[in-house]
Amino acid sequence: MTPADRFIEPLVRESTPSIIADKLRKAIGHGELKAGQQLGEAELARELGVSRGPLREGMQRLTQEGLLFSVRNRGLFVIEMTPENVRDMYLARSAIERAAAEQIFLLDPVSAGDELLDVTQQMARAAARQDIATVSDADIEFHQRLVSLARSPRLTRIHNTLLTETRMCIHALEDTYRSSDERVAEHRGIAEALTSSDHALTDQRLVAHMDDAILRLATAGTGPGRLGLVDQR
Amino acid sequence: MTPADRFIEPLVRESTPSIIADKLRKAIGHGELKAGQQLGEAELARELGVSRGPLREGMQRLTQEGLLFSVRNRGLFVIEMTPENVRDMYLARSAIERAAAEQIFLLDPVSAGDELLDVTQQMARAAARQDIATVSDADIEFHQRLVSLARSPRLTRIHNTLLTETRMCIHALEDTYRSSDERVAEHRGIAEALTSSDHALTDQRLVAHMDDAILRLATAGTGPGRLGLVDQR
DNA sequence: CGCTGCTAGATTGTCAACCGTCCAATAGTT
DNA sequence: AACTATTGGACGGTTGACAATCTAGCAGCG
Repeated sequence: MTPADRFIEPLVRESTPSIIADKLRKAIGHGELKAGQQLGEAELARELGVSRGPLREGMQRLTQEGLLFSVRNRGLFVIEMTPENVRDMYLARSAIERAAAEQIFLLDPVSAGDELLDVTQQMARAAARQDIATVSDADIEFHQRLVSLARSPRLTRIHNTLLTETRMCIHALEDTYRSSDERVAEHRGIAEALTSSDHALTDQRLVAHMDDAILRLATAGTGPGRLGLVDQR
Repeated sequence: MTPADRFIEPLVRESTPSIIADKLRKAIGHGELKAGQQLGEAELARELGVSRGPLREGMQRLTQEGLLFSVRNRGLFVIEMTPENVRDMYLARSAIERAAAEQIFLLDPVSAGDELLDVTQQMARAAARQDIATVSDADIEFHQRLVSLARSPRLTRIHNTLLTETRMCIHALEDTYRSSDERVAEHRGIAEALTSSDHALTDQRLVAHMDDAILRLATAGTGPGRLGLVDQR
């Protein structure tokens, strides 16, 4: 982290497919690529200024992660967030995050909780000024941090994948969210359960948090064609 | 599931990268490709009779799954199963399988347990004739079935990835296993906990099963250079 | 009028050849 | 013997081309 690093470090850039995958992930998470939309490889390759090979590899990655689905000889499409899909996603996220929390309790739950409380404070500040986008970012950050605190490469990798899908939902539903304060409180509750070294409470609050998210997304999904939550085409 | 389906269904064959990925997965799971070994793409492409494009896509998939790791401008290598890696893998597997079990309890734990008991019977028959390879297959099958019974696409997908890594370990450790009968009993215990609709017991036995596996693999890893569990090179 | 079958266009899937980059082993020097 | 320069080999990426396949539109027929 010395100043000199800034000059000698950036020589090793990550591979092109990695960059492409990241860009696409962000585009999907931010809703620039909509659910069900097709990704034409010729067009994308031109736009991104790369050839089809690395592009295909990058898209391959997202397909593997479940963000895209492929139809043979037809192309790749952005996954559609059916209510069932949302439920399943949160089921998987719940599995990962609960396991992460359990792992944290074998390490250092108190300092982990403290770190997460920092995030909730950022979230609270953003909520105070009605900056919902930043609240959402902090939301994601909170869960990402939670899992990374378990120091498990696999849990982290799996969770990252799931988070992109979450981002898809959150972004599209930001405005439908209930009170931001409530949202902050829920996260703070989890962090505080950690600092108080109460495993059962942490687990319980995590589960409640997930169930709550499913509920909100499900009711939004039953609305009039909101998102891509109901049948496309 | 009508008989006619058998004639109209199989028209879509899987893509070349899929086939390649499967072949490599099997090769790794069966120990034909050893831990730490490099996969030269030129050579592999020649052997498999495909060009570099699809081959790279297939290998890309395994990299994403964590079975291979890539070193820039050097190539792809089979992951090395360090004791730490094994621990992390079982941590992730535990997270998934426990969540799957919990989900099964919301569906039909009794018939699920019955189905798993069938698998344990196969396992028992193989154990009776000292066919350890088949016991291992049944072991994998048991866990695969367990997760698929939760009917969660994501849990299933994630778990499949982890199982290939498991297969790597199991195959290499088959001969070091303690009594096969004990192994059968452990699995039967889990299945019976399901049929008796005892969630807490199921969870407890699952955790015990995983911890047991870690313990066995860890002690085997401390042996004299067994597997690729200790430092390669 | 509706259905079948064909054709054209577009897109994906695969291959092959080419070059720049980077690592690592080797050879050569001090 | 230790260090440095060279060089070979493999990967990463690009380009271009061709085959396979799907969609859509149109002609022909009952």
